Amino acid sequence: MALGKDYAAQDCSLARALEVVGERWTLLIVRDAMYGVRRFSDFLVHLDIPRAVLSARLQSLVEAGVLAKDGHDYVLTGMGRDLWPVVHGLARWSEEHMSAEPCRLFVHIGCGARVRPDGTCPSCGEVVPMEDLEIHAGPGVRHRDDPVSRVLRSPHRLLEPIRT
Amino acid sequence: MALGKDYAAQDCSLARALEVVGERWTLLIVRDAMYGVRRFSDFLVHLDIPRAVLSARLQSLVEAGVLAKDGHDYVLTGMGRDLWPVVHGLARWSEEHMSAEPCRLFVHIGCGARVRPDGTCPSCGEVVPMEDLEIHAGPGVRHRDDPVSRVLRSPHRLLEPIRT
DNA sequence: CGGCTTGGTTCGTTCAATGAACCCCTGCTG
DNA sequence: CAGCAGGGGTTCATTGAACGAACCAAGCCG
Repeated sequence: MALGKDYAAQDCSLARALEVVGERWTLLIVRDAMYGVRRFSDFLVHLDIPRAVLSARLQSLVEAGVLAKDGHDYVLTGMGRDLWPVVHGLARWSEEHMSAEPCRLFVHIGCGARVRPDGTCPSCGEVVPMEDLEIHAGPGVRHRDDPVSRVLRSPHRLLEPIRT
Repeated sequence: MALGKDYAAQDCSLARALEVVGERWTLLIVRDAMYGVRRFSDFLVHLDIPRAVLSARLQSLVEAGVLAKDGHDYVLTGMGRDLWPVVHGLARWSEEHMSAEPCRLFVHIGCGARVRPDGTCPSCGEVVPMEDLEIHAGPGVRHRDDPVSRVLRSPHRLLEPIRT
């Protein structure tokens, strides 16, 4: 994000986090990676972002250690996966406070219950690791017509690579 | 944040959340409000942000319902307070993954224990509401020398208005 | 009434985002 | 093997946002 040129605001862990994931598009890229997107062209078509910006963001995420480059795939690292509570929390926050229908539901595989905003399962009570979550289209989903959006509308596990 | 002019990326609650709190500075303003900052001039001196930008951000946060204007004070609404898990989660995420000493510790009043990254108290096990948290200076704190930073270094409850 | 503080707005400059065009490598395909 | 298509980018001119210094206005304070 480059908070000014200097790092005056860095008297705070939050500011350091925002240096990495606080820029425009960055958290949406991370979210797509959680949904299983891995290829440059898939991010491109799904996010509708300028190529130059996508390239820059992917590079800085790799540098920061949030993504790792494996051939032509960008894969979430442990550090990146640990952003799940934040991404999920923000999404649920907007649903609760901006009277929006959820577009995606996250369901605990096995229990079959939608996880709560804090990431716990209302059925088993445990915090569900993202590997055990399945993504479903919610009532508020918009029908974008690119191949990636179409694939993301069918249920699949988080982190599982999509194939377009 | 204005994700493009259109809202193509809005097939997602996360994108809507970022429209409100995703712009540069915005989450830092919210964090300061959680620490008890309420006055324009206090945000200004603590964040070291251009006046015009601060003015614009405060206005858009009020419009969005995250802050409410009470005379010359900007106060967090319920919607704003509900961002606490996200703000705390992001801060802890950066501490864990960017080998940074915490600058601020959040301690459950009564239990006296530092809360875990997920917001639960290791002593009583409950999720601690932010009203019951006390902010302490951590080992990584930088000694900025504005009046607001000085006040924030002494322990006090979250949300409790600071007086400079 | 004059000056000081608080809470902003205005405006010229600088810097980053945008989007279209271009480039390079790989794998077909006629 | 020449040509061509597609994936994965980079380059570059244009636009819009951030910056920061200067200015404005309302409210106290002596």
